[in-house]
Amino acid sequence: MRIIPYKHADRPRKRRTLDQQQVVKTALALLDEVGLEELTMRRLAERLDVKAASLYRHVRNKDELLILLGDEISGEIPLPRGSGGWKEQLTEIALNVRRGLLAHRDAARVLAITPPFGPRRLHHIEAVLRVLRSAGFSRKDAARAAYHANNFVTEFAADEARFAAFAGAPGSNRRKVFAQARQVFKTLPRDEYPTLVELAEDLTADDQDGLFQFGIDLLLRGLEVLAKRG
Amino acid sequence: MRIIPYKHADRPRKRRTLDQQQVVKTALALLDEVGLEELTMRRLAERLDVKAASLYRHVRNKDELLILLGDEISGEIPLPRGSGGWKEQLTEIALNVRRGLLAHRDAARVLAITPPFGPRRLHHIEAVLRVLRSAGFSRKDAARAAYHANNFVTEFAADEARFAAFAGAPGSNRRKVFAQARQVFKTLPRDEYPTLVELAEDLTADDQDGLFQFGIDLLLRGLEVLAKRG
DNA sequence: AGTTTATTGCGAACATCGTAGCGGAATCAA
DNA sequence: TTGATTCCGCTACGATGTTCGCAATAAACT
Repeated sequence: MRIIPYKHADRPRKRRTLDQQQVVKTALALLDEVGLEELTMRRLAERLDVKAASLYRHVRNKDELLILLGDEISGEIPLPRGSGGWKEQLTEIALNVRRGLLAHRDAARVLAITPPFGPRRLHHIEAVLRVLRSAGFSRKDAARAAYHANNFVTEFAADEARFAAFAGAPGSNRRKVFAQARQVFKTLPRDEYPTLVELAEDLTADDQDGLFQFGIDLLLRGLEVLAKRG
Repeated sequence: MRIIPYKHADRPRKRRTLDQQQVVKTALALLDEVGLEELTMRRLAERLDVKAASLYRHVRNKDELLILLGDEISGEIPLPRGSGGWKEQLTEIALNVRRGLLAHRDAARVLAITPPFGPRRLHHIEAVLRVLRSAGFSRKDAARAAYHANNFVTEFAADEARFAAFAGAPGSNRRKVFAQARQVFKTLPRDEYPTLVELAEDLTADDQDGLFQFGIDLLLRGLEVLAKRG
């Protein structure tokens, strides 16, 4: 018996041609499921029913993919409405961005390791700058403050994501890891780390919101002082 | 003719036995020369006249090596003298840490991706906490403020390191990259990013110190306000 | 000194990763 | 229909981190 291999029987008539949009969107979906370290070109290709090398037709390399991915994520974060005082506006942006970043697994880490080149991402920076300028800050101060504000939010969220990854590794959950950490701190030599030991019990797993807000308040109060002088 | 392989002719009499200290120190030296992405187990082993597999006798895996490396780096950063007001002390720590991190290539990036488990690293956190506590902050406020302060410094330096890596890739230097970036910003659609375009010319390559100090001031003023209230 | 035990390094492999370069299918011109 | 051209997809390559069984050395003990 002869097996007659007929060509491309199950191949779609018209070659299903991939585009960048599709690649990036699938990458985001994959990121949500497997996280940053497991987001690999091969796995992504598999998702698209294609071999890894094919992706390079639509993306220069993995770094570029991550940049695009970062922009995609930024695109999902709502821009501020632009009402209220400048402090309220900045707070709103910060909360929005953090929420948006936590909405996708490891999203903040992607932004953290990626230069802010994408247009949607630049829109958010623009928004912060605009608020600061309209609040009366000088160009230089506004630029500097915007840098720090953006950094603060993304790095804070990135840290949360890193911790989540760390705590989600084997069968460990968030609270358990914190309990362990507290234990470690308590067994530290008290004469070398007196304050650290003392503060061990203030470590709590569920006050990330409060910690974040505390940071925002610090920044805003600092800016306020600056505004009153300038 | 028969080749008689005589055993271990050029092997040193006493087997030079490796220890963790040596591995970590060599890793730091290697990091300085090749940077984080090129710091590989194989290359490190080569440095030690050893094959890669041998390293795993002294280090559980690469992650642990990075943690140890982070601690090694922290160990080189001087602890504060402890004189002056709390703001001066915190400033001193911040400047010290940043300087210490910039002293080794990609050092800050190592700290940024590594949990603060090492003893020497904990000492610095302890120092910050102590200053805050002695300044009269509550335990909770001190803990939160210390978290943000540490994050601020390391992430700022990590960002600098990332940029340095980016700018050091092909024959590009710092200033040139900034010039390019400014160019990019200027060619952005003015109607979409008015403020960003306006601020393009305020981007300058050599004001990292000022930018850092600005951030410190923001934090300190924020803390000052908090202290006065309560 | 001789014997046993523990430690250290190594060779070779494995799985996995990002990606260059090429062969061949799809499309178009004639 | 044929020939040329475009362009997509894949095989293959060189690295990476890491495991395991074995050999050789150092340390401990008798």
